[in-house]
Amino acid sequence: MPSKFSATPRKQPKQARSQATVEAILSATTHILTETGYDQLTTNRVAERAGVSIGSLYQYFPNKEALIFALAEHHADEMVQLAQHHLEGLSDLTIPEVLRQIVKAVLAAHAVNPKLHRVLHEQVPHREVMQRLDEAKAEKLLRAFLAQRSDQLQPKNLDLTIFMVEQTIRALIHGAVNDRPELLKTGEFEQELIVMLSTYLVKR
Amino acid sequence: MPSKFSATPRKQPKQARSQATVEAILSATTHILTETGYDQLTTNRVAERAGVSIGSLYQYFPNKEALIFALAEHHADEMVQLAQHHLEGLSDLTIPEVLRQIVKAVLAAHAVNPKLHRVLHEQVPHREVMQRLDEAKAEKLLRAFLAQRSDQLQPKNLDLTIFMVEQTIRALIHGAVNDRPELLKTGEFEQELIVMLSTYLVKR
Amino acid sequence: MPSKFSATPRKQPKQARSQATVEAILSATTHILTETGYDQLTTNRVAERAGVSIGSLYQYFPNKEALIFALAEHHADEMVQLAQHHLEGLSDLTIPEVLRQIVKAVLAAHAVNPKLHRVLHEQVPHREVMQRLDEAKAEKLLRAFLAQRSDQLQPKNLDLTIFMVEQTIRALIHGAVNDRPELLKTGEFEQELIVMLSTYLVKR
Amino acid sequence: MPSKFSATPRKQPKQARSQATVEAILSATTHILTETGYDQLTTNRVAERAGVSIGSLYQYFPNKEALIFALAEHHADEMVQLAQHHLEGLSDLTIPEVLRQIVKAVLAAHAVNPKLHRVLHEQVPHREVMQRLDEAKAEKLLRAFLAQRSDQLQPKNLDLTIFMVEQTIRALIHGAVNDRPELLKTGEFEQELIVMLSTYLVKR
DNA sequence: AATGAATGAGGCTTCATTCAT
DNA sequence: AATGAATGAAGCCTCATTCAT
Repeated sequence: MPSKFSATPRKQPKQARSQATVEAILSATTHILTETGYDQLTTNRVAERAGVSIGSLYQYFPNKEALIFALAEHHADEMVQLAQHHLEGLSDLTIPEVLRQIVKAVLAAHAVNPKLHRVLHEQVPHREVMQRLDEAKAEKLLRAFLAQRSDQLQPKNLDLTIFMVEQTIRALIHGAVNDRPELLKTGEFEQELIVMLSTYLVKR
Repeated sequence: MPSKFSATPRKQPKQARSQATVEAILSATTHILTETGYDQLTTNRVAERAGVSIGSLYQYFPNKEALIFALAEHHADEMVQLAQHHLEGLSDLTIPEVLRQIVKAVLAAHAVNPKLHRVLHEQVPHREVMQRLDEAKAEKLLRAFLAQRSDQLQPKNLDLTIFMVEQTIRALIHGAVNDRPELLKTGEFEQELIVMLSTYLVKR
Repeated sequence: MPSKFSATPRKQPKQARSQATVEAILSATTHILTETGYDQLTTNRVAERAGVSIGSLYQYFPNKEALIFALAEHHADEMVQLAQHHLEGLSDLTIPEVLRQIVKAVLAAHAVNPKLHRVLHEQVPHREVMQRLDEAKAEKLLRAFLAQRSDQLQPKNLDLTIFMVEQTIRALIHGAVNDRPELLKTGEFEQELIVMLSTYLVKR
Repeated sequence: MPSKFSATPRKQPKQARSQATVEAILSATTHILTETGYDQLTTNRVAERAGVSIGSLYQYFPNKEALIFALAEHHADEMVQLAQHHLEGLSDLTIPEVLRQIVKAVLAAHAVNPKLHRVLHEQVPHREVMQRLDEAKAEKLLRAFLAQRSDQLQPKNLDLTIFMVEQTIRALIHGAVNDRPELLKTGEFEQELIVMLSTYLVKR
C-alpha cells in the first residue's frame, strides 16, 4: 500500500494571515531540512520552528508527505523561474551557443538553494518528491530545440539523443554542484561540458 | 536516539551456522527492500523473514544502519566481481575499445540486481549507504587508464576529465537501467555512449 | 478537556435567520450521523455540511454534547408528537385495545427516523443522550392507565408491572425495528405482543 | 470506511510471562472501563495501569478495537460459562420450570460483572463489541427447547416466538440489572417474568 | 452576528533496541 | 548462541474549542 491519498494542499489560504502561515511553514521546513537533515524533520518540529501550532500545519497540509511535496514543487518553481531568462531567443544561435545557454540555465537553477536541492535528492524518499515538473519542461525545450536542427545533428535517433544530452547535463551539473563545487569556480567545467556535447551532437 | 557508534559488523561469523544466519538476514533484507521498499524494512520484519530471532540479528549487526551498510557493501562487491573480467588486459586496446569494455563492465554490474540497486539509490537515506567502495575502485582504474594515454587525449585537465567520464558513464547507465530499460535492448545506446565519450576524449 | 458545564442551548434563536441556522446545524448533524456514523461526527464537519462557520455553531451550542443532546431531544419530541394521536381517548377502551394503541404509538414513533434512532442508541455515548424525556412521559401515561384499572389486573405490584410492560414494549419494538424489520411487515408481531401483554395483565 | 482490518490478537502468547502480560492488560482495561468509563480508556493508560509498556500492549493487540473486542469476548465467555450449569438436564421439565432455569441462567450471567456489562453496552461503540457469541448460543438453546415442545405451545410462529421470548428475557433482565437493581432483591421480578412468559407460551 | 484561522492537549501507534531466560 | 518478550521515546495526526477580525 503505497502513497497516502491526496498529497495536495488541504485548503487554499484566503486571508493574508494564512498565507503568512503557509510561508512560515515552508520556510521552517527548508531550514530544518538544510540544517539538520530529513530524519530530523518532524511535523511538530516544523510547526514549532515556524512559530505556528501543529494544528495549523495540518490545516494546510494533510500529511507530512504533502508538506515535502509542496516544498519540492515550490523549489522546482523557483529553479525554473531562475532558469527562464537564459532560455529565451535561442532560435538564432548555433548549437554550441545554445548548449552554453542551457548549461548556464541549469547551473543557475542549481544555485537557488543547492543545499536544499541536495537534501531533496539524497535524503528524501523519492516517492515524496516525485515528478519534478521542471524536468518535463526541460525535456520539452530540449526536444524542440534539437528537432528543429535535426539536419545538423550527427546522431539520428532523436529520442535517444535527447535522453543522452539531458541526462548528461543534469548528472554532471548535479555531481559538480554537490560533490565537487570547486569545479564551478572557473568556467572550465562548464566549457568542457559544452565541448563534449557539441562534439557529440554536431556533424563533423 | 541510539547514537550509532560503529556501523561495522559486530563479529565475523566463523562457523558455518553463523555464516548461514548472516546470509539469511541479508537475503531477507534484499527481499523486503526489493519487494516492499525501504519504509517497510524493519529489523523485526527482517528477522522474521529470515527465520531468525531478532536477538540473533543484533548479534551480527549492531544496528539497522550496519545492516543496510553490509547489504550495500555486499551488493557492491557482487557488482565489482561481475565487472572484473570486462576490465582485464585493456592496456593494448584503443581508447574506444577500452571505453566499450568499461561500459560493458558497468552495464554488467548493473545487471546483478537492478531492483535492489535502484532501491538502494532512491529510497535508502544516503548516509546509510555511504561510500560505495566500488566507485573509488572504478575511479582508480579509470585514472590509471587515462593517465597512461594522456598524450592521445584532447582534454588537458586529467582530473576534470576523469570526473566527466566517470559521471557520464555512471549517470547514463544508471538512468537507462532505471528509467528507460527499453534502451538497453539493442546495442544502440551503448554504442552512442561510446561514441560520445570517444569523440570527446580523442584528439582529432 | 473542556469541562462541560451546561449542556443546554446557549441562546434561544429568536430571529428567523438564527432559527434557520440552528435547523441547518441539526439537519447536518442528523445527516452525518445517519450516513457516516458517530465517529465521523466532528463539529467542524457539521458546520461545513450545514454551510455555516464553526464559530456560528458554537454560538448556538456551547459544546458538542449540547449539540447531540439537542438533536436527541428534537428527535424525541418528534417521536412523541407522532405518537400523540394514538394515545387519546383511551379511557373507555378495554385493556387489549389500549395496549394496541400504545403499541401502535410506539411503532409510529419509531418510524420517524429509524436510522437516527438506531445511531443514537448504538453509537452515541449514553451520557450524551441522557434522559430521553419521552420515556418519562410514556411511563406517566402508562401508570395512569394501569392505576385506573388496577382492579382488573392480575399482577398486584403496580410499580413492577409498569416496569415490565414498558420495558417489554420498548425492547421488543426497538429490537424488531432495528434487527428484524421484516417482522413489521405483517401485523403478526404487533398482535403477538399485544396478546402476550394482555394475557399477562388481565385477570383470568 | 468502517472497521479496521483484523481485530484479532496479534500473536498467541506462548510463554507464561506473556500470558501474564495479556491478563494484566485485560484486567487493566476492565478496571478503567468500570471505574472511569470508556472515554477515559486510552491505550497508554491501559498499559500504565497494567504495569506494562505500551509496546507490549501492541504486541498482543493490533489496535484499541481489538483490545475491546477481546475483552468483550472474554466477558461473554465468562457469562456463558457461568450460565452453563443452569441449563443442563432441562428436557424433562415443564415449560415454566425451564423458563425459570433460563431466567436464572441469564441472571447469573449478568452477575459476573454487571458494571462491565453495562459499560460495554452503553458506552462502547457497538461495532467494537459486535456479535456477542453468547447470544447466538442462547438463541440456539432456546430454539431447540421450544421446537421440542411445539405441540404444547400456544403461538404457532416459532421464529417469532423465539424472538419475543429471547428479547423479553434479555431486555427485562438487562433493564432490571442496570436501572432497577432493587427489583432483584426479592424473587418477585423473576417470578413475574416467568409468569408472563409462561402464560404467553402455554396453550390454555 | 458571523467568520475561519489558529490552538494544543493528547490519542494511537511504530519500531529500533535491550535483556532475562 | 539463540530466543522473543519487553521497552519506551517519539512520530503523526485529530478535533473540540477559542478568539481576532
